[in-house]
Amino acid sequence: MEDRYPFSRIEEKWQKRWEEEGLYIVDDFDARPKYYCLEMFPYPSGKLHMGHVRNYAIGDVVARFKTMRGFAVLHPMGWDAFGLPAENAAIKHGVHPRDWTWENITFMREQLKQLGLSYDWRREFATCHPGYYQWTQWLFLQFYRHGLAYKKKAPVNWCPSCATVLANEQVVAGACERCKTPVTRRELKQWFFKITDYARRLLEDIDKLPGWPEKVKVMQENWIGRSEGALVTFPVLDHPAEIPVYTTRPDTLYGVTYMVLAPEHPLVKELTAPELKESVAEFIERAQNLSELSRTAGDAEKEGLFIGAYCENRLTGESVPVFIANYVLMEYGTGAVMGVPAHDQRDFEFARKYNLPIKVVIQPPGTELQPDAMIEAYVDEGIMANSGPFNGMGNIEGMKAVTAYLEEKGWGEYQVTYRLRDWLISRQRYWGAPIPIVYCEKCGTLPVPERDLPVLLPYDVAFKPTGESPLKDCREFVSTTCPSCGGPASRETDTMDTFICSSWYYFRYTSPREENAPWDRAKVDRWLPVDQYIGGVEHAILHLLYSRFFTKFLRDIGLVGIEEPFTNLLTQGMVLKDGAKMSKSKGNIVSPEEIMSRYGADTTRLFILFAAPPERDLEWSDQGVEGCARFLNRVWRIVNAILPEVKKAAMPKNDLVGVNRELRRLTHVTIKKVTEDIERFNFNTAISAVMELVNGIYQFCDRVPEVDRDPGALREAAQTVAVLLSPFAPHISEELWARLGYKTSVHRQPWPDYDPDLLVQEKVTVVVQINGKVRGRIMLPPAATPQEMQDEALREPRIRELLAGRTMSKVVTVPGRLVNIVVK
RNA sequence: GCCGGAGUGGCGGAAUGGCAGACGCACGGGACUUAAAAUCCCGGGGGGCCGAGGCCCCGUGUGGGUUCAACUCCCACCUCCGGCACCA
Repeated sequence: MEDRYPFSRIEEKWQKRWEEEGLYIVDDFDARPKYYCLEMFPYPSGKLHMGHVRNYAIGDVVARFKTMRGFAVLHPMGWDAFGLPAENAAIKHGVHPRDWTWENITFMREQLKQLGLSYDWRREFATCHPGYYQWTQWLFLQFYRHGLAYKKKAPVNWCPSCATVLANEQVVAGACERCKTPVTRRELKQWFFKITDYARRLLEDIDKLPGWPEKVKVMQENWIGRSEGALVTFPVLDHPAEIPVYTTRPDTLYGVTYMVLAPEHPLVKELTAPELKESVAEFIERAQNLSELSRTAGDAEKEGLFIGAYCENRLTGESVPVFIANYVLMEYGTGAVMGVPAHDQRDFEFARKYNLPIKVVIQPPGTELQPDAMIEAYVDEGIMANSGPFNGMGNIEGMKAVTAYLEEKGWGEYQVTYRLRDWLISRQRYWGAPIPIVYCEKCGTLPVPERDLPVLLPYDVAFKPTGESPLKDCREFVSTTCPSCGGPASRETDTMDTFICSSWYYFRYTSPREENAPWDRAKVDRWLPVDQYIGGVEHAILHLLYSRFFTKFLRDIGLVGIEEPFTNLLTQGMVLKDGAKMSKSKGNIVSPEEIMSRYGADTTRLFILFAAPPERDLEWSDQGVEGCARFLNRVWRIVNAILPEVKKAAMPKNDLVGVNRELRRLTHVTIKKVTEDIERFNFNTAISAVMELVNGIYQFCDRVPEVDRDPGALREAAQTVAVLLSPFAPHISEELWARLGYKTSVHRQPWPDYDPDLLVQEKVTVVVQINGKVRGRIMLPPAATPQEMQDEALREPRIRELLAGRTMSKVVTVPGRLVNIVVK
């Protein structure tokens, strides 16, 4: 008898057999109810890290469990294959991004297979394949056609050292991720997706996602950032212009004492007094050289400059000075802010710094604020004052009343504003899907006709960090003919943000080889939405928001029938070592390769599922892994040891008593517990329950002489271990299942049911409390009535002793659990 | 600052308002062994009493509260982690 589980032989054997049998292939129109289990697909960075292992181990448990519960489970895997690291590798090591990417895919696919994950590999694809990005481009055209893809000049992040633009996610704490140089801003013409058109629905429909973690929903809400207020116009004195301002506090309009424009506000030039032009221009230049990030950092000093103009507050008829200031953002609202120092902390600080008047228009209940005595703005509720007809009104009510008044006078209107900005999708990069647009001198900007897709990425390109797309230097790519007039034209050389590729991939798995459309509608209707989506919380905003946006748009144009793509979302925690996220710089990386070669896939998976619940961060422990390996060996030894005894045994009868019945009870209690725990994603406690069952089998074998053992009960226990363990440790389970004499895969078994009759204990321990403190224990049949429980408790000598001379005022009983005697 | 999440043994973690610490790690004891490893069995929150069978007190970040009963619910606060952050 082998003493240690020969994992490498067995894992290889079953992986080969599963593949030959097509165990994980699922047909699109399988008669069983559908279940779409999806894990976020990886970027092919080189090799798997523990975060991947965790993500895919979790998904695999769900997929296997749902399969055993009778669902047709779609469980696919692919590659988010476009992106910057490939291009950086090209610059650094002289490898072509395409070759680099495909090599990595080949390697990582092999690693995933070694983990024994239940993917239908026929559905695999990579987003960098023309068969995929053709449809990414096609989808771009749909956005373009519907006016949701447009080009405008916008400030972007720029690294002066690398001479390139950077994606927002490559800017870490205001500096270039690669060379740490502070990032500046540059105005460039860029492509955008008009996600702001969907702000309202993206926000409101968060309510339709009960299966998402609260945390993620809140993050999305904050990101979209809805606020209600009023748009108010302020006429400029001695000038025809009006300054529109957005405010969430129309109730404070009577307290406006100045006005501030963003430095890049279009009116600034016109309104600046001639004698101030020079200093204003200087101020603007300084502000522009700062990145938006450092300009808006919370601790940045507020700086402003009077530009020599005044505008009128129509409500009061007063004129107020116009400033420009670094803290006003052109991108939010109207790029202009009214200053109410008494009731806004920023305005208060600004007013104090520049000696602007402070006018109190909201008085706190019970007291009266004196502007000169104030040390901070008063931002809470109160009664309106110095506000003409609104004096004495509560300010909450005042917000509505003032807005209505503005609308009546034609000076302003109610408005909802979102913080969400349009999605900048163009990248001056090579390794992405080319934007399918052509520029013709005669005909202007034109979409590439659908029949001409894909716009292929050329292979021979020089990767120099010039700040412009490497495609610009590729003449064969750039020069083309105009789809309208047939004359010479040039292609757009920017590529798309890779987040676009990953915003629709979950549709593609349903029909990965479809050539005439991005997907087969019937198959999308069959499988979508994704029933369970699993991935890291770092995608809580970007990827998940973009995917929701895509789905809503696709529904609007009739390409899919669903409103939300992911019904349930599980965000797994990070894998830590020594309390910190694993990283090269910290040198605390544990490689999956090494762990798998030493312990095998089952142990690796088991540990990562056992060490913490999925949502929480997981602290890596080499000793913990050792413990899981020990456990699987323990399972291996006991099942093999009892094989001769149980191999021929039939299932146990229902009339067992004593230890044999106790063993059956444990088996069925475990089935119940594991089933419920998996459903709630409490994999760690599910595994601990199986451990308890295994411990129970050991004790049974240790204490009960063989003649007294019921082989059926023992067999049932052993095979239950194999079945319950199969989603977590698929290889060892399969091997033991086969050794128990079964010819079909354990993974094709229906999930076991428990017998409720077997859960019942003959006697249960009932705790006896006096005033809530445990003072004794009694054994009773579980069905004992409260009266019986109380009587039995009061028969206990120790309890009588403690109660002597005291008056019982009340007895609380919980059937099968406790008796609490309350005394005075 | 705002919004989330979390604070439980030496460690990872468990507990529909009902015996706090399941399960695992580490540790200690025993069995097996010439010995070690491996394995199997047993014991471990802290403190105290003891007639050795047990018994008592304290204990889930802090302070209050609700309740027969609170890790669990409510109020206030502290610490850590994550997200957003001059959003008008």
